[in-house]
Amino acid sequence: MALKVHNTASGELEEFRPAHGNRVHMYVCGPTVYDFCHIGHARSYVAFDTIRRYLEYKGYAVIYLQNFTDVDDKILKRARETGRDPREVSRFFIDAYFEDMGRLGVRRANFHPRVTDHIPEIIATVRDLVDKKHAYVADGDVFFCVTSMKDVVGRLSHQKLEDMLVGARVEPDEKKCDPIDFALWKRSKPGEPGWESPWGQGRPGWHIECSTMSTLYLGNTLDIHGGGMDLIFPHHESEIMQSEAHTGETFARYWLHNGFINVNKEKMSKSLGNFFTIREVLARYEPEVVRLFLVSTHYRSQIDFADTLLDEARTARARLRNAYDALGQARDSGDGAVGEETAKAIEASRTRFVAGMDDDFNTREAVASLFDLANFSNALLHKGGTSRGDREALLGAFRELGGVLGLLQDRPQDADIVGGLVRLLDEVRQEARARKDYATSDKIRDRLRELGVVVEDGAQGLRWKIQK
RNA sequence: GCCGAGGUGACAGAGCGGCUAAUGUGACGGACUGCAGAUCCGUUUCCUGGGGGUUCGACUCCCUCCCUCGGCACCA
Repeated sequence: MALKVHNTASGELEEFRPAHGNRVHMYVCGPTVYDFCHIGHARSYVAFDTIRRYLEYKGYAVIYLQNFTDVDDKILKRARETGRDPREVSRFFIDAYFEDMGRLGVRRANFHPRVTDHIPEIIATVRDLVDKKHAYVADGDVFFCVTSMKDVVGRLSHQKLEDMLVGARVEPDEKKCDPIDFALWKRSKPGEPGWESPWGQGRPGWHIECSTMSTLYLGNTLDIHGGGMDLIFPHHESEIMQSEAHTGETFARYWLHNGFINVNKEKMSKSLGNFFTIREVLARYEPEVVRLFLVSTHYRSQIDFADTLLDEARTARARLRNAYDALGQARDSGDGAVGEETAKAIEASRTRFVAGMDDDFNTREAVASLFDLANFSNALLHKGGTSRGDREALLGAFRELGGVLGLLQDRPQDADIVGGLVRLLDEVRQEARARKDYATSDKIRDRLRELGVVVEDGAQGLRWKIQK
């Protein structure tokens, strides 16, 4: 089955064919590191992490690149406000980024280049654009001349230049030849950090870093370029203009953009005060709950972020988790054979999973296939008479498919020392129950609960889980 | 104004030119149980925004209208 992806450039589903055989060159716009990441970042990076995982699952060798914008007005502002060095600010929030994303199971990219590590290369790109007359110098600033690449405008946004200017908030700048031109290089104001350049002390504009660094690491043509929907215009169209003016080759073959998060049906924004950092959310919900919540909606759709929906995800996640842990804890025949029904159920889930993911990464469908598997597994355990082979096959399927979504990656709670101790205590408890000494049995259960271990009497024996 | 996404059951949210329209949550009944929890079995609800068209047949394709959300030079 062929993978189809929605390409923003064509507005249609296209069969995915990377340019370099089995290798996929993938670039996703990273954050400007002036603050903690919010749930919108989580949405985007979880989406592209999942896309990357699925491509690898399909057998592609993915080279994944994500930048950090570590020089920017907002970082400078933040540094002034807190009396810190801008480099210190960006380093701090880069660390925070890795910590937060790590908790959400977002794997690191192969490369995380930073703008400040690539100033010479950026200057070289800008100089080339000036040489090729796609850019002009104006009093220490360098601007890209949009009319020199006019046909790129609208390639992603599908809008005509005239139409855009009607509702636009473009700030006039008398140094620009045309108000739609954008800065490649900005002259440093007094007191601001900057780098020496042919045009004097300055720093890169926003868009140029992505063009320069992606080309540097991944070559002139990317297979996948991703980012939030808001970046379609102007950021990504500017990238195309710069890159194609510079290299003369197609910049990216497939453009993927994730949808936004709303909060209680309203746009999330700092001014509305409905802004949540990943940290705030993770203080209330386990990472796997948040990840399940995010992958339960297609990456291009808008997601509404509301407590009722997170609570629902928590319940749903518990159902998956219970099924998974139950497999790890069930008593069975010890026979390594896999039953026919089990093999069939796993194959059905995998087929549904792959068909969904092949259809522009329909993670919702993939999640449904995981629940199919959980339902089968629960029913099988309920009936009793499972074999070790059944359990191992089902656990393997959960790990295989769950792994693509970044779920169910730790072992079921079963075989470690804690598990042994819980089983020992439960034996004592069962003896007490057998002689109807409920005071003792409940005491064991209650004390375990105080320690964060919940024990339950299942039809197939003990079930337990660690619950904070 | 322009561009994009979408309108499916109590809620969230998939799919498909004709099959009982997924999956999760909720509600109800039953099983299991000392209690609790988990689990199982069953039930519950829309025939898919309004109108028109194509078709033997459309929720699914086309047109149109209405509505919602988002973007339009800071933004994932």
